[in-house]
Amino acid sequence: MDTINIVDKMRAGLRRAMMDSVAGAVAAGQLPPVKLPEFLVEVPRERDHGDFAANLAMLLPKQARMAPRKIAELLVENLPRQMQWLERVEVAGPGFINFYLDPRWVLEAVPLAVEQQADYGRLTLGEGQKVQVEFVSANPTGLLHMGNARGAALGDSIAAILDFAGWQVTREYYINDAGNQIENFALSLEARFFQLLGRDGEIPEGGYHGQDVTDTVRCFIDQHGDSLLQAPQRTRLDTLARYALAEKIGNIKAALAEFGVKYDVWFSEQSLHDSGQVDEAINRLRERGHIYEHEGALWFKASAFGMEKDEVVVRKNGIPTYFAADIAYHMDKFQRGFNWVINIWGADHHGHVPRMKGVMDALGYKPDALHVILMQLVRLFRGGEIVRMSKRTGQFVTLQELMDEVGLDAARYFFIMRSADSHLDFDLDLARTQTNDNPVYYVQYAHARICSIFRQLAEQGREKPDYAAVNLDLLKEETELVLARRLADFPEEVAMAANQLAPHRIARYVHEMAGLLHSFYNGSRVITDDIGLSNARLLLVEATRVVLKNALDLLGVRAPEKM
RNA sequence: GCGCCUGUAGCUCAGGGGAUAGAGCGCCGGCCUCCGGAGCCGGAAGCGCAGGUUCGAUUCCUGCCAGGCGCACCA
Repeated sequence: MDTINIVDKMRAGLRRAMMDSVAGAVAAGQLPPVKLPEFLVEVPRERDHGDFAANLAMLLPKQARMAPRKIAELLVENLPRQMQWLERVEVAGPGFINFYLDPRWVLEAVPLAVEQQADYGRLTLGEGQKVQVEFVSANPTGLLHMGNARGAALGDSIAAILDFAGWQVTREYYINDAGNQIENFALSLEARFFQLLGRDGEIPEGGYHGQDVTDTVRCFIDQHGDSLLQAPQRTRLDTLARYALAEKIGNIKAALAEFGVKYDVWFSEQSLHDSGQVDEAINRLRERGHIYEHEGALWFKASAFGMEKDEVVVRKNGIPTYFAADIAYHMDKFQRGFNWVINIWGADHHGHVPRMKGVMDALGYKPDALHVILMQLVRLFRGGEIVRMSKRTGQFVTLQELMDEVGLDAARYFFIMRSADSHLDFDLDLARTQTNDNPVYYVQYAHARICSIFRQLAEQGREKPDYAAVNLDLLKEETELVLARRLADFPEEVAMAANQLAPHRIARYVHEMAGLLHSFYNGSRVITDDIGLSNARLLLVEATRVVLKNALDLLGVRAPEKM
């Protein structure tokens, strides 16, 4: 089901022609025998430099002992006489060979997009290999904040792109429902529990002060009364924690579902402790000689894997660290058969990356199979001012509030339009505006506009043309050909976004496509009395609609038919 | 102090070993008897600093400067 890539096909043809040309020049004695270097046939930045350009001649001077421009001329001379669509070839600059094509060469992509619809741009690049994308994985002790929201948008889009590019993708959320912070959470709940029932209670050091904790406990009391006052402390803590976690996880799932993110797996950290996998992981490291005891704790010899210092895996008190559970978790991922594992973490966790890679190495896995995407933090702006956030005091904007304020589409688009390693300034005012200032509306408007053309067509009592019978040669306007040219690029844009795990490339691409559509629309009428031309243009805008839709799908942004 | 990320137009950001570095916003100037003006067209304006590698560096390497984030028997 791999989409035929028109652009790539042309590039490959020109590449072959270049290689034949070298062979021809050598055979004719014009060039000495040379070893063919790795050369490029690429799309030049400047339109004046042709549709494609080859740098081969500039890589040969040393071998051929000739000036690059001279080599370029010889190669041009030896090109096949007849090549489809090729109008002329020129030597330019320091020795580029520029190919100028009949602009109609790309029109083939137009009916292709219309035929393939939702599959246009789908690739087999991933060859069906299993990849796991783990993202958000926020502590289930609170609500999702802006950092988590960015992770959600990025992770879901990366997963969608990899899926579209031919990988078998699993979206996964790791629930940190064990360990210290859960104990702390429980103690905080207990303190609120006592306070609400008129007793003394104090939030522990590093505990949870947020209003939401109090709200949760109040709900608990409404449902279950105060009988827990008499229970042993352990029972009280466990009961409150279990209740609160269920509620928090429920909220997280609901918010993510509303955000359009569907996970395949919700993985519990506690399950790793319960199943003995944490012990198993430590034992495996111990068998391999990477564990030692020191001052009552168990240490992983991270320094043997390039780290500055070793890491504790089991504390003096016998409780495994978060790191230990994470080792077991990653072992489990590979045991489940993923040959590629992608984690999306906030930049504040970057110190954990080398440790995790080191441990993969120690366990006998390839460190490269683990790919950590670090995303920089988000700053919110409202009215030109930074919105300060602090989890400690419970002052933060949640994902839910964000969606309520700016809507799902703007939120997702804004998180994705910047690369992950760029610090993101999120302008709430801009995200909320419904004007052309707002890029997400600009793009959606293009889609709605195309749909509107077809509604208009129906109102005039006309039918959609039989696309197979359309004569695309009637498309001669610059705006039409440029639009078609970029439509043809979609499969490659998908491939690049997948290879670089960079959804922002798709965001920029779709924005550009919208702009090209608007330019075309402004200069040319689609529906006119000239049926042949109308049909050709209808096919072109339908192809554009397909690409806008498919690209927006990859971003998790809706493509409305009306706005 | 050590490590990671980032310094590109007034602002927010793309790009990337090549031939004239892009977009949006903002600013200036134009375009509606016509399919959605939530649109289009044009203009001014930029690669933090210094070395190095290369035929060629904004891109790669080193150093420096600036901002962000880390450096727990937290996660």
